[in-house]
Amino acid sequence: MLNMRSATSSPPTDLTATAKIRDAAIERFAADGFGKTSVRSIATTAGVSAGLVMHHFGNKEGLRRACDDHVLGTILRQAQDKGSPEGLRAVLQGYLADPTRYAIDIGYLSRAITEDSAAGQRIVDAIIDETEDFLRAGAASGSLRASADPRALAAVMAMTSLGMVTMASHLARALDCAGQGLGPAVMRRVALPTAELYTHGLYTDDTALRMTREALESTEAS
Amino acid sequence: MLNMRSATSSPPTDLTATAKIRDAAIERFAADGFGKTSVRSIATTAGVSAGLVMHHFGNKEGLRRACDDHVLGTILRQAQDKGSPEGLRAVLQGYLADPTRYAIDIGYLSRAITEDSAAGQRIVDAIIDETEDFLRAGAASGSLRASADPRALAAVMAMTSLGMVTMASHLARALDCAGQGLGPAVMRRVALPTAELYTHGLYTDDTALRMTREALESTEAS
DNA sequence: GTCTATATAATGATAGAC
DNA sequence: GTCTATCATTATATAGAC
Repeated sequence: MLNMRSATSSPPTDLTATAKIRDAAIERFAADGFGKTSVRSIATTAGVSAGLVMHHFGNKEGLRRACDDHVLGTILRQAQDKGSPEGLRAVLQGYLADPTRYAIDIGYLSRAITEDSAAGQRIVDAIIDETEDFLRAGAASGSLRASADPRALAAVMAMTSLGMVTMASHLARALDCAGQGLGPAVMRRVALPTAELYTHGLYTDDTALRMTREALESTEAS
Repeated sequence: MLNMRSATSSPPTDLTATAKIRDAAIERFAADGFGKTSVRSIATTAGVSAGLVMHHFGNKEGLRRACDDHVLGTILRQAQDKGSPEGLRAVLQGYLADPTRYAIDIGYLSRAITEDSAAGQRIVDAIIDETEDFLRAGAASGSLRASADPRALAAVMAMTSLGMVTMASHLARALDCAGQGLGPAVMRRVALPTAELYTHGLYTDDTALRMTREALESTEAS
């Protein structure tokens, strides 16, 4: 598990030292976060000296940028290659469908998002943009209900999916799958309630919706 | 803004040094996270020496525990005082309704959740438990649709709300409210789409729901 | 109770040998 | 390209004066 390769890399043996260090850094950043990870621990994981890490990447921030570029670049490139209008969503769904294989990359993305790095902002923005496109296209084709505010709905939906990733440990614990992270058991358990919610909603009448509308109108002046 | 008191505290002047340090720590932990906050910066914020911080709390971890106990204890006590079956939800909703006043406490909770501390686990578990109770009671009374898995649905709903808190900066940026955090503008913008989603769902037919059911059944053996 | 001074450890980063 | 040795900084934590 510790030596599992990032999904975006080849096996460790035939990698240059630069790539080995970069992959080790991705693994450690994903596990412990950027702040708590020392370049020494990265060097140990990669099987090289700390000095070599600095030699290749200049400083810790340079190493982070290289990791950002590698993980994000690979994902965004895959999304573009698919060419479909929902490429990014498809790629990330593929990642989540095989959580064992892509655990490190998902963990890295999760850290990038919660630590609010530039890479995290880029990926979140891209996800929300694509979700908005998806909502508008669905409304146009009639498969989805038209929303009064597709942008805001896309943002809320993204918070739900990304929340499950960034709070995977909490979700697993609540579902008696502690320690499994966002594994198959959790994904299975969550699939049906989510589909139910997105199909029929939660309320049996529109009282809450009417009350929300009224509350917003009564304070519209602000 | 920097000297704004935590919602759970009195003005700074009439506080003992111990309380001043604790409040300063809550503020700094909320702003920068536990790992990146030094006890020196806390001491400076509190207007005391670093030695005094250690004298009162033993070590940094003891200080964290004191902050956890204070923020969580206050919230859970308020929730119990209300006596209603949804006390905790009401308290947190009150916090979110006045984000300027409670910004520090919300920020502290957000850090506790994303850093997966013991306090964060307790609050998330309590929120999901209460949401599950809310779902079961609503289904029994007929105001909410009965879910096939109320526990999992409660977990998903909690991920949505908590995701908006822990990823407030991303949400605000996506909604052109950058820098405002989870302020009134964002809350207003998000209210209607959420109410729509929870009232009518998203899909116009039950294709997605049927496909999910089939996918789950075909892999049931595992 | 509160402070200053200091011990001790870890970290990011540099210099130079090989 | 890679390593060892080292520096400078910062952090937690302790000791003791007032």
